[in-house]
Amino acid sequence: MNLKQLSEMLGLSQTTVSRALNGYPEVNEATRERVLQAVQETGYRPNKAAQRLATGKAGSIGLVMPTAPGHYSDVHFGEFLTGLGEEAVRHDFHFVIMPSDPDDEVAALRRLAISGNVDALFVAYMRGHDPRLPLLKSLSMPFLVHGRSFGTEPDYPYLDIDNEGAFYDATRLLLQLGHTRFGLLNGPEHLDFAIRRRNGVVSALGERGLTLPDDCISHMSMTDEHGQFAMERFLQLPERPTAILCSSTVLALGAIRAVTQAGLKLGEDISLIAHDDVLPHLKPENFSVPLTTTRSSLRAAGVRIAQRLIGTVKQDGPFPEQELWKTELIVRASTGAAPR
Amino acid sequence: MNLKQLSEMLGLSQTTVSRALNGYPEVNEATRERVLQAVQETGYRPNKAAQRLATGKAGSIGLVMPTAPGHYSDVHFGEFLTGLGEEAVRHDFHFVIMPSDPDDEVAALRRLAISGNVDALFVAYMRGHDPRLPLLKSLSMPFLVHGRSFGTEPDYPYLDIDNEGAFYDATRLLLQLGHTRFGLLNGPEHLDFAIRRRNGVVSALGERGLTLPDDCISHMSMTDEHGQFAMERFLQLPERPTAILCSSTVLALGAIRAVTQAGLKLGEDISLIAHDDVLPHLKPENFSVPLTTTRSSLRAAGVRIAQRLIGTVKQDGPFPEQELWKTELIVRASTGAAPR
DNA sequence: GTCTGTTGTCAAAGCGCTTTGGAATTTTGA
DNA sequence: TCAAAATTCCAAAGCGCTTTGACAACAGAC
Repeated sequence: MNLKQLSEMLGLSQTTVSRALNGYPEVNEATRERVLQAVQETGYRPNKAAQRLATGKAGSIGLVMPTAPGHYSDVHFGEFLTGLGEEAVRHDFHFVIMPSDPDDEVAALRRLAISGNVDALFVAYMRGHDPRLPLLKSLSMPFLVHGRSFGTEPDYPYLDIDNEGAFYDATRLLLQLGHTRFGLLNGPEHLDFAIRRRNGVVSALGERGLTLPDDCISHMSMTDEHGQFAMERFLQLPERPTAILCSSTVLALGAIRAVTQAGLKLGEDISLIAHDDVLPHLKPENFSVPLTTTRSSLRAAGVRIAQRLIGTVKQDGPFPEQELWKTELIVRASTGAAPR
Repeated sequence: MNLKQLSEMLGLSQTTVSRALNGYPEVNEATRERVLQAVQETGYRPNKAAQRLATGKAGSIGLVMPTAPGHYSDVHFGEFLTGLGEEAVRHDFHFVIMPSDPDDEVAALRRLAISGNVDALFVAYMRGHDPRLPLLKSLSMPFLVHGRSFGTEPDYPYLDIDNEGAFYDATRLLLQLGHTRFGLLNGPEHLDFAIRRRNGVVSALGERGLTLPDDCISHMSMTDEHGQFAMERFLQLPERPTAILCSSTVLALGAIRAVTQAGLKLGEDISLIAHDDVLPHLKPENFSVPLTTTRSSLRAAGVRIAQRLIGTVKQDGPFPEQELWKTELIVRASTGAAPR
C-alpha cells in the first residue's frame, strides 16, 4: 500500500493525502479525518526511503559507541542511551550506532557523517582538547556534545553538568565537617568530567590552604572492582584520607566494600560523597549506609539531548546552544564529622 | 556531486557509471578505471536514500537493545556488539538500535520491523518459549537469533553455542576429579542459555546418580557483585559444594573474591570452572589462580552473525540456517582433585 | 556481402514521497 | 451583484539512484 494507491482509493490526489498526513493547514478537517481513517484501516505507512529522498532528512541521529578490546562498555553509557531512546521513539527517530575502537573515533565519526545515514551527530566521553571537535565543526551537520572539552574554546553546542561546582560543593561540605585529608576516586584521567571534578576538589581545598597529594588521586574506568582496588590503596597510606570524593556510585560500591573489609565505619571513620548518575539499579539510599551524593540524572540528560538534536533537525528550535545543569547535593549518612 | 553530474563530467551515461561502480561485468575495464578515477577526484558518494529507494534495501540491520530501569547493560552485550560492528563496517552496513524495556521487546521489535529502516532483524537474550519468535516468523523479514529458545520448535535460523554440552563436559571433568557436591552460578533463570547449562550439569550428575540441590543453584544477572554474593551463600551451606560451575568469568570474579575472603584456596578447597566469553578485559589466564574454562568467543559470534545477516540481505548466501558451535574446555589451575 | 553473437553503451522508466505553482470553488466585503 | 480574498485541491516536477530493453559497433562465420 503506497500513497498512490491510498489516494486513488480516497479519490484524492497524492498531494492532498500527503498534506493531510503531515499536518499542513490547507486541508479541510473533514478531508483530513477521512484520510486518517483510511490510514487506520489500510495500515498504510509511508516509505521511509522515499521520504528521505524527497525531504533530504534521514530521521536519525548518529553516534559512535566506544567498544573495543579493553574498553568497558559501562552502565553509564547504557543508562544515557536509554534516555536518548525514550525521546527518539516519541518522534519516530532512530539511532545509527557505529561501534568503534576509542582510538579510532575520529575516523568512525567521519565515516558516520559521510555515510549519509544520519541527520545529526552526537558525541560523548569528551576529552580535554578533544580531536573530534574540529571535525564536527567542519562537517556542516548539526551536532551536540554531552560534556565539554577542557582546553577548547566552548563555541560549540553542548549539554553538560557543572562537574566542577558539584565537586567543589561536596568538598566544601567535607571541609566544614572538619576533614583535612582527602582522597579522590575519579574517572579516566583524559576525560573532561574527570578533569573538572578534580579541579573542583583542588580549588575548594586550595581555599583552605590544603592540597590533594598525587597518591590520593586515582583515575580509572568506573567499575566497582576498580573502586575497591583504589580504595584499598588509599587505606594503606601512612596518612590515610578520611574524606573521599567519588565520581560514581559504581565506584563507591567497591570503595565501600574496601572500607568495610578494613573494619572501618562509613560515615564515622571515613566520609564519602559520590556523584550519583541516578542509575536505577544502584540507589544511594539503599546502600547499607545511605550515601551522600551530588545528583544529576544521566537519563534525563539523554532525553534532553535527543530533544534538542531532533528539534534542530526538524527546525523546531530555537534551543539554547549550551546548557549547564547544576547538580544537587544530597546529604545522607555516609558523611560525618572528621574523626580526631 | 551526484550521479548525473559525474556522468556528464565523464561524457558517459548514468547507467554506465552506475554499473561501473557496482561491479557489473558489461562495462569496459578501461571505462571502469576512468570512472573510479573520477570518483576518487571528486569524492563522489552515492546518495543512500536514493539507493534505498531504488533497490529497496536499507543496508542496515536492526536490533533491540534491552536497556531499562533495573536492567544491567552488561559487558557481554557490548562485546558481542563489537563483533557485529566490525563486520558491518566492512560491508558498509549499519545498525539501527532501538532501546527498549525488556518487558516491551516484542512491541519494540515490531516497531523496528515496520519502521522500514532495516532489512533484517537480530535478536539475542533468548528465553524459553520466547514470544518474539512467533512475531519474527510472521514478519517476512530475514532474521537471525543468537541462542535458541528452549521449548520452541527449532525451525528458525540461529547461531548458538552448545551450552548444554559445555557444562556437561565441565561437570564430567569435575566428577572425574572426585567431586560430589556441586554448585552452579548461573545467568538469569528465564534465559535459554541458563536453562541449557543447568541441564548439562544435571544430566552429567544424573549419570553418576547425583543431583543438584536447589540451594546449590543460583540464578542472577551476571555481575561480579552477584557472583560474590551467591558464592558467599554457597559457602555457608552445611554441606558446602567443592565444585562450582559458573556461567561467566564476570561471575567468577566475584565468586573467587568470596572464596578468598573465606580463607579457602581455589583449586584446592574449591574447584571452579567458568564459561569464558573471551572478554578482552577479563582473561582467565590472568586470574591469580588461572581459571579452567569452557571457551567460546562472543565477539566471533557477533562477526559471524553479521556475516550471515548481511549475506542474506545481499543474497550472497546460502548460509547454513542453523549453527551450533562447540566450546573448548581449557584446563588451568582452578580445578583440582576433590578435598577429602 | 549478409547473418549471428558479443561487447559496451545509452535513454528512459521507475522507486514512493514532497512540494511548487496553479486552478477550481467557496466565502467575504462593498 | 460582482470582484477580491480565502479555502481546498490538483497535476506535475523533482529527489538520485538502479535497471530494463534496445541499439550501435565490431568481430567472426558462412
